[in-house]
Amino acid sequence: MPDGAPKKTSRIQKRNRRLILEAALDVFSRHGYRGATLDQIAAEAGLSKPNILYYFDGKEDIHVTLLSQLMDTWLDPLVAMSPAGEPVSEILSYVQRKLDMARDLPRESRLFANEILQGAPRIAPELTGHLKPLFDEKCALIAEWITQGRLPPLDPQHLIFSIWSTTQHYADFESQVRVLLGPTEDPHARASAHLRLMFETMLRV
Amino acid sequence: MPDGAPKKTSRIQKRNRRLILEAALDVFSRHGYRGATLDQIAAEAGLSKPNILYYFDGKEDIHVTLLSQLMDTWLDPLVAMSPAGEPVSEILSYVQRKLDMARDLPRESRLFANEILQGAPRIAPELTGHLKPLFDEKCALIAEWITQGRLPPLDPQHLIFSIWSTTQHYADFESQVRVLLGPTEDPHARASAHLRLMFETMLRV
DNA sequence: TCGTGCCTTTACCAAATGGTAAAATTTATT
DNA sequence: AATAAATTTTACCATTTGGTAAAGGCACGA
Repeated sequence: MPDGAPKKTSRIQKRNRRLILEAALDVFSRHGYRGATLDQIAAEAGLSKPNILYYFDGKEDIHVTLLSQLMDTWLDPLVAMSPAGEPVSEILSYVQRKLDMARDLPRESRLFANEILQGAPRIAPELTGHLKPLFDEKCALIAEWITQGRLPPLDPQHLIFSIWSTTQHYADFESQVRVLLGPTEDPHARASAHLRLMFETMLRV
Repeated sequence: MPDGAPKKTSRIQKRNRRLILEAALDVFSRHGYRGATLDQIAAEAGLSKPNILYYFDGKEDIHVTLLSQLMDTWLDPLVAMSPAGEPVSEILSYVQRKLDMARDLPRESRLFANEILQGAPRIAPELTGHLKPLFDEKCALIAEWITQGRLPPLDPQHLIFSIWSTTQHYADFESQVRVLLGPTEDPHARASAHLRLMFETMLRV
């Protein structure tokens, strides 16, 4: 037994909470917070609406739980950017990981995009509490690299913004990208090559 | 009298439709399509809900009208990219105009972002009808410039995506940007300098 | 000034939606 | 098996929301 409260979550409880969060990720990312309904989530989870409300305190509780839980996964690539590595390859690897995430976890990307677009009403604490410190830390790291002459003088904050926006674009604006590219073979590879070229060019002294 | 139907729009009609669309832009861009309510729009327009429905056929009609009407303004900077100009400065001017628009018309940016995020359910025809041809035309122009050796070999489609994403980021993710930058003086100038540096670097042969 | 047509308001409505109470059922424990 | 606890279902409810009907007000030309 871990700590104070004894084994609180049963096997069935764990399974159903997972089912609900999985369904909620799908629905919230497709329709946004207000556009999503408990009935949709219930249907997609294969449970009844009251049953869902047995596991969560309400719609907002599901949404906040989802966002908080995914925050770690979402920030993983940035966490992985290490002072031990070589600056250019560290940043290029970061770009690549972010782009891969846009391809592999588009729902997560759209979930966050939706939330930020609406002014981050339910995730603001997470932003200042988790994201901001990490962002500041990595900006300081890049600034340090610049000071050491290992990177050209550029704006760390806006560099990171550029990485976020260019990579997440492929998930968040996927419907537009699809219309504009038409039936291209392997758009992900093309995007990857383009972004590598772009950031490599600007990072070489 | 212009054509077939005689003077159909009265002075009061023009004023009220404008009031409604202005209010709708505000509300839709803040809450998304489903998050917005006719009551909110009515309140912000200073009209009653039934009165609004006297001028528009319904919520969707307002939304579609808004999107279609703003499409031209939105695409203006891209239209302005001219074969007559010098490639690098044409593209850099385009970046600058897009960034200025993100600052001056953030509601329009968020309106489109919301719509695309939801899969462009109500604007798909406009995408294929207006945006796609323009996009293809400008990609061909950039490709032509590359062929002429006036630009380094890069991917026209993904270059435009990069311009869109980096500039619109400042409008669409404004709440996040504000949290992360803190009270910086003139973030727009910093963003402008960074993007100019970034794109200029990659465009110089 | 009188009426005709444009505009606005009042009073509604049906459907959708987040949520609850409590009975019924299943699962786990002894 | 018996019983207590956890889980699920059934039957609701209040509010919100997009939308409508129809009466009332108002402007403007004859």
